[in-house]
Formats: sequence, C-alpha cells, structure tokens
Amino acid sequence: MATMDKKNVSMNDVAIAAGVSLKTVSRVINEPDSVRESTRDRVHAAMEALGFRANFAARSLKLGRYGCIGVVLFHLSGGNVDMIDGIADAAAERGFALTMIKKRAGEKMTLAEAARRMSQLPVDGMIFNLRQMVDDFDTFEAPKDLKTVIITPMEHPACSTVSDDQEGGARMACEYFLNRGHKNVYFVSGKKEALSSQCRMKGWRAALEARGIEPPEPLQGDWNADSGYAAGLVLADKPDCTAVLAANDCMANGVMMALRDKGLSVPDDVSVIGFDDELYKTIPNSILTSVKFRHRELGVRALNEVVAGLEAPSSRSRTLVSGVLVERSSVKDLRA
Amino acid sequence: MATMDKKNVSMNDVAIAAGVSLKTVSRVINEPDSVRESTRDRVHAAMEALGFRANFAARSLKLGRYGCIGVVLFHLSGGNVDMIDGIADAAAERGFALTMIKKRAGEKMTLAEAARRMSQLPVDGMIFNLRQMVDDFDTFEAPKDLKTVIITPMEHPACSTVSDDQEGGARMACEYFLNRGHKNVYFVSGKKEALSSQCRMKGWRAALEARGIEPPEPLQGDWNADSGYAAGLVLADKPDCTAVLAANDCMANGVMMALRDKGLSVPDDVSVIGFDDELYKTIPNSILTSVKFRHRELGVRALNEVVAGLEAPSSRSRTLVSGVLVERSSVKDLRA
DNA sequence: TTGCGAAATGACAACGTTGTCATTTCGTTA
DNA sequence: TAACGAAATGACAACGTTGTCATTTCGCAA
Repeated sequence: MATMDKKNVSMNDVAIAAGVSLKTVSRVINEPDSVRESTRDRVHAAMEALGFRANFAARSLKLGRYGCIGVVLFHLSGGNVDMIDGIADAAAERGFALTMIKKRAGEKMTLAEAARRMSQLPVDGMIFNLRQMVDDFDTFEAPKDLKTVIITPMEHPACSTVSDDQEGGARMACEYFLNRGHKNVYFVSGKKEALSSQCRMKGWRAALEARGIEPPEPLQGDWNADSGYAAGLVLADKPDCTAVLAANDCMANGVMMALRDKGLSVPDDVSVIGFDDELYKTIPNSILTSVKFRHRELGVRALNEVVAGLEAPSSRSRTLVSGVLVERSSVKDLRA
Repeated sequence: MATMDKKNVSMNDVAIAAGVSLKTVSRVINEPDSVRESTRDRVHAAMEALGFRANFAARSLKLGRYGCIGVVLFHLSGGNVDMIDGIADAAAERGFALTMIKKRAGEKMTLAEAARRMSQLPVDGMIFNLRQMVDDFDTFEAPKDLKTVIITPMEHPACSTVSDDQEGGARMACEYFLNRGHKNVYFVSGKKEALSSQCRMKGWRAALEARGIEPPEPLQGDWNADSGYAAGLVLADKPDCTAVLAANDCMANGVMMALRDKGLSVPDDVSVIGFDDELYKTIPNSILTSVKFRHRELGVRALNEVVAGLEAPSSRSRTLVSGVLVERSSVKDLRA
C-alpha cells in the first residue's frame, strides 16, 4: 500500500517523513557512510514508504553532467548491431547510459545538424556512426565542450575517429591470394556510397599495385547475393580469373553459386574470399574464407575514447581495429 | 572567433549581452512570435556570438518532463535492428529522443531491476524488449508514473504489450501446407529459451491440432544452418515427411541442403517454409517461402503506445502485428 | 497632445538536487 | 563532571530554466 499522490516525491518529503534534514537524505544517497546507521535506516524506510526516486534533472543540473553518452546513427544496418552492443556494454561498465538519435530514411543530416540536436539532449559526449559520406565532413567543428568521436574509416581533421581497418583487411585478403601463387585478384564491390565498400576496394587496389599488378576493373555489386551471382557469371568467362575478393559474404556466396552453375569449382578453378564472416550462419558447412571485423570491439573502443576525452574534448586520436582472416577452404594454393 | 570561456553560457549571459531580460531570451526560444522582431534578432545575435546552448537539465527540471523514451534491450540480435529502427524513427517523428540501456551478457536482469535503473535516467516512459523469459515477469509492477510497454509475445497482467503475431504466423504457414494437401507438418525449433521459437512452435501445434492432426516430435535446432542441416538429415529418412516448417530461414536452408544431399528435391519431394524472409540476401534466386514479420512496424507501434500512454501510465493494451507469408516456390501443391 | 487597450518586456519565485559552511551531538580524556 | 575534538547533521545558496504576474512601451483614436 505505497503512498502515492499525484505529485512526485522529493527529497524534502522524505526528509520530513524521516524527521531529518533535506541534506541528510542527500547524504544517505551519495555518501551513506557519513550518516549514522540508525538515521540511515530511518531515511531508507521513508524512501521506501513514499516511493522516492531521485530526480535526474535536478541532480544533473547541480552536478553539471548527465552520465549519458550520445549516439548518432546515420544508418542502422546489420553490422551496426554488434557495434551498438559493444558501445552499450562498455557504457554500462563505466556507469553511463546512452542517448540515441537516428537519421531518418530520406532525411539528409549533416554532422553539424546532428551535433546541434545532440547538444540539446542530456549528453556528456557523443559518438557519430558514419557509414556514408556527408557533405560537411571536412568542415565540421565539434562543440568545444562536448567530446566527439566519429566511427568512420576516414580521418577527420579535428575529431577523434575509430574504425575497422577495412583497408588493411582487404590488403590482408589480397596478399593471402598472392602469397599462394595467384597472379591477380578480381573485386566485387558493395553499394557505391558505402564507405566500407570504398575502403575495401582501396585496400584491394593498394595490395595489387604494391606488387606491380594492374588491378582489373572492379565489378559493381549492391551487397546482396543476386548481384554477386551476376558478377560471378561475368567472372566465369574470364580465363585469367583465379581469385575473387567480394566486399561481403552474401555476394561472395552469389559468386560461388554462379561459378558452380557455370561448371567451375571453388576452390579448384577459382578461389574466393568474402568479408564479415557470416555465411556460416546461413549455409551449412560453409567453406568460405572471410575477413571478419570485430564490430563489438569497435564499439567498445569508441565509447572508451569518448569517456577518456570527457575532460579534454578537443583532444584528437585515431584508432584502427584490425580484422581477422577466418580461414576455410575456399582458397586454393597454386604453388602446390 | 566565437567567444568561449570555460564556463557554460547561460540565458542570463545572453540576456545581458543582448540588453534584455532573462525571460525575453526564454521567450525567443519558446514563443518567438511573442517577441518583437528587432529584439528577437538582437537576442539571436547574442546567442550566436556567445555560443549559447539551452541547458537540458534546467529545462527538464522546470518542465517536469524529458522528451526521452527509455529503451531496455534484454537481448540485442539481428531481428532487433529493424525494431530499434522503427522505435527511433517514430520517436524522432514525435520529437522524442531515446535513452538506452542494455542487459550485459551473463548479467541476470529482472524487469524490476531494469525499471529501477531506467527510472534514474531522463525518461518519460519506457519500452522493454524482451525476447526471453525473466523470473519476475508475472509479478512485475511498473512504476506508477512511468508508462511502460513490453515488447514480448506473452500477455502481461498490468503492462501494455506489443508483439509480432508469431503464433498466428506459424499457424498461417501450417494452414498453407495443409490447404495444399499436406497431411502433416514437421517442425524445426530455434533455441529453447527464445520466446519467438516457443511461440512459433505453439502456433504450429495449434494449427495441426485444429485439424485433428497429431503433431510429430519437433526437432531441436539453435537458429544456425548447421542445426537445420542435422534436422534435415533426420527428416529425409521419414517417408511421411512432405512438409517442414523451420523456425527461421537459416535453419530452413540447412534443411533444404540436407534434403538435397540425401537425393530429395525441394519442393517435389518435400516442401519447406521458413521465418523472417532473409534468405534472399544470401542465396541467389532463393526459392524459400517464408513468414516475414514487420519488425519496423513493431517498433513504431511500441513507441506510439508509450507516447499515447504518457498521460495515463496505468492504462493497458495489447497489440499484435501480423506477419506476412512471402510466397516463393518451396511448397508443392499436392492436390494438383 | 492625451488617453487607452494591447503588445512587449521584466522581476521574482520555483523546480529538486548538491556544495559550503555553521551548528549540534557524540565519545573520550582529564 | 567538564572540556575537547571528531562525527553527524542542518541552514541556505546555487545550478539554469520557465510560469506567474506586474510593469513598461507601443500604436492608434479622440
């Protein structure tokens, strides 16, 4: 039978009920050891009886901080889930909650606009998750009192950034091919506007050029299996194609299916590597070798970076989280 | 060259700079039409020059509300992404931000614990996303002044709930089989503790029993393709098995691969239906018929339900969002 | 010019906490 | 028992905003 009038219960109400001063109630909450046990019990009892819950706004106003980190999602996709998971867990561990806003489909949001909206909300710092280019990326200036971390493969002139090492992952995959005797590597890209696809392509190019190999024309995909299948049909007709790097696993699977439908074997005729290592969830006994990024770790790093920078918002750092090549049997060693 | 001392700029600072009263600055922000244009311009200029940003805590304290809805994620998985997307978009549309906390892996969080933590944060209402059972589900009492909506297939005695119609979707799939002359339907379940798997199984049972059919022993899977493959190997040996309902698309794909490896054809020998309609992303020319739920819509409904209930937190409702059967060619019509 | 009602602006309190500093109470020792 | 230092508690201001109500300024008619 909790007493519950329409008005919210304040510390003052608790203080009166417990026969102590307002400040003592505050102390019971924030520094319980400085209050005599008998008093503390009385206050706790009163809080219980009245259903007291501390007022966040008043507390934050006085303290000058919120204990919340803002997260701006410019795009919410499958890969982001693990990253958000990492952010949320790291936040919980450090006693922070998350305040989230999202770019709506169709809406065109700049970094400045996102920062403006976020800075109206209860946040001590913020994380932008940016998978595509925005107009004001290079000119953006973060609020000087709000630590800002951008999750993006591009370097930013003023803000800290955190990213998967997409380029490095692509290079790693190419070198894996080349070290096994392949003379060239074809590339199937994801959606044009996706930064991850762009970076993977860049890494692929760089790896080939580093060995003096002229990169062939990349094939344009859209992340889905059907586009990979279409690319596979084209590649099946190229006699010099022994190695294919696809910008994600779904397209890699499409490529493999097309090659098989054309009578070619993976890996005996053509070797394939994908990205994200998620095919095993859908395909039993999947053989696809794949570059896997640690998205969760990415989120954790981003959050830690924000928290570390709370006191010095204008500090700047760049963090790269390396990928891992998950080896299966879709790559043939031609040196054998 | 924005002036920027270490201390934050308050309305009072702006007021002094603009040569007006504190209250006028407040009016410029909240009811600009009540301020003469010349005054308004002067204030805006001062705000710009000083880099003023309204203080969230003070505003919320005075207003008695936050403009934020809390979201508690008990489990963050692929299916949730679209739901969060829906919540976030609907929130943005109605001028709300989201405050998020997440159960950490391994941690055992009850509804009461989640509610306690949330009610310390800046929220006007909250949404719990519950994919597995929790100990205090039936006994949980939501804070009386905080509208609480639970996304879960189970009915709750006191709180509003929103859910996909998992059971209805499973029934729909079964009837689709039965109406096409199949005499029985086998079922491959997902992880035991997942409510969605439980509900899908329940709907499958109900549909068969409604036609006087004894449901065969369900096969236990774990959502991944390999477990579906294992189930498929077992089912391939059952002569009476003409129809298989798998609790998700990945396992359905595993089942199909196993059947083919055993020399059986889908759909000529065995028909298959999955859930979630996501196979087409990974498999080119996918033939799998699948029950698709509108997760985005689910999120939208949940958020709208919270907002609608802000004034009457103790109101209670139950919303079911129906699924859709996406027809492809994995089901044979035996009546032909 | 004066007077009037409406529009624009201002003074001050209040929201519910925490920090500062003063006061009271306690346990100990002389 | 008195006196003392430490521990416990309290009074009051302050955080930055908005609501209430009072005051000033304005535009217009007499």
